[in-house]
Amino acid sequence: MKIIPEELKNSELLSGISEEGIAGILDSCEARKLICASGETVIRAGEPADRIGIVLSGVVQIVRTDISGNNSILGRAGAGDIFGESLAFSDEASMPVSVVSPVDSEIMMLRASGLSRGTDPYAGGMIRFRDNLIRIMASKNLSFNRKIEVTSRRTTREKLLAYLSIQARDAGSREFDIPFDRQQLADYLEVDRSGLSAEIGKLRRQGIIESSRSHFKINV
Amino acid sequence: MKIIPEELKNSELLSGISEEGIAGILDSCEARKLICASGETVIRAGEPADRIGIVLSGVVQIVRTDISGNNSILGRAGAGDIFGESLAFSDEASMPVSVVSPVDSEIMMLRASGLSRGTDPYAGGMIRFRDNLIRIMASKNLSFNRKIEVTSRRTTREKLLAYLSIQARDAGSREFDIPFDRQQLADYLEVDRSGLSAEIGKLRRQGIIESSRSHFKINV
DNA sequence: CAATGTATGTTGAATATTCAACAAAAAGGA
DNA sequence: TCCTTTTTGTTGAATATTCAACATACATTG
Repeated sequence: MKIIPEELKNSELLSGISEEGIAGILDSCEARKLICASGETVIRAGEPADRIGIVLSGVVQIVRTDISGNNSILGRAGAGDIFGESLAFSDEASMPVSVVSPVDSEIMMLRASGLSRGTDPYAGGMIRFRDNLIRIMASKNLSFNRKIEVTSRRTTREKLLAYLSIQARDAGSREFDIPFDRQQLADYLEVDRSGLSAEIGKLRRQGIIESSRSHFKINV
Repeated sequence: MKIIPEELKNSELLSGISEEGIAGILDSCEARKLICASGETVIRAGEPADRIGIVLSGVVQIVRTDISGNNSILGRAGAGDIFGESLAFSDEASMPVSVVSPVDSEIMMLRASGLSRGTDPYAGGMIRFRDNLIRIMASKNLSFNRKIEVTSRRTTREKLLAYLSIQARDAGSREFDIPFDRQQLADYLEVDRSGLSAEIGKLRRQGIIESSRSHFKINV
């Protein structure tokens, strides 16, 4: 059996698991070790989102870069921390964020799908319950990500457009209803309600959207 | 055996688990059903954070109310969704947010600590691995919450002070180092770097903080 | 230690937001 | 339907932010 790196045994994710257990998990998850130089981008937005990363040494930052090039640091993972788990365990296909290593780092990547293998008995539903919970927490985490993606814009207009385009994408249509009234939407976007109303009116006059109350339509 | 409500069997958390399995989980988690009237506050900020809620019918909203009375809707959970799991599975003692039911709702509350009972074998580390992952995802979710708590403030000054007071609390001291340089802090707070520097200077001149680079001290 | 590059601080003009107050429209009840 | 309440839209003044440009301080390396 291969030697298990000390850092891995000490990681929170694998703590309390026997060497045999860890070896089995690493094997079925096709574990692969990455060496990252300072400043290197470990994972680029758009790449497949099916793996969890365990930081063995160093640090990685989770970064969202918008089309204008503005960076927003969504989080960081130091030695022993993991990243990518929300995306790997939800049904997201590709990374909406990038992972960069601001210092030299060592990272172990695990394929998330490898986990479900060999867990048949589901004794008393305890494993299934946990898998359900993990999936739910993953997608909830993503919804936080979405909120941050929206609220991290600097202007009411940008926040509103970001929110509406996400809603349209989720609805699969340029025409959709939102689950908020004006005040709730303003609370969600973290902006002033009257300013939000004004901005909606402006977008409407500019022909960019059509709307009535909670019903919206985005024109191209 | 008690009848398992249909909504519970259909909930994502308990899907794919046999009736016996569900009954066992409900029993060991001291499941209790709540009936909530429209507008009712289900859980108030400050209450113990040791239970997961499953929404059987209706909707609940997760709300943070700051000292000035401004509301920020952090999320919502509809029928079949769960809430409170991040707090229940992290080591947070009390709820930092409130849960309100804007419509009539039925909710099943489960005690999170009940889960760990009767799962001794830890076959191949698979259960332990999942419990580790759940704990990690829970605390990561909380860090998103913290970022939102900070970035949802409307002014640079408020964001900065909210961030610094959280850092001070985490450090357990009024004096501490932050893990960001100015540009990174500005990215995290979602504000302009020069405006951030200006605000730090102003707080310094007003005697509210002392600081040098990444080292800060909050004066009362 | 000097030179260079990077990080931080400062400023003023342009722009955007918030706030308060009110108008208009829609919803709900009697 | 009429009246009341709630929601949404509109406006202008006060305030805050962003942006760009530059000054200063700090760090690094040769």
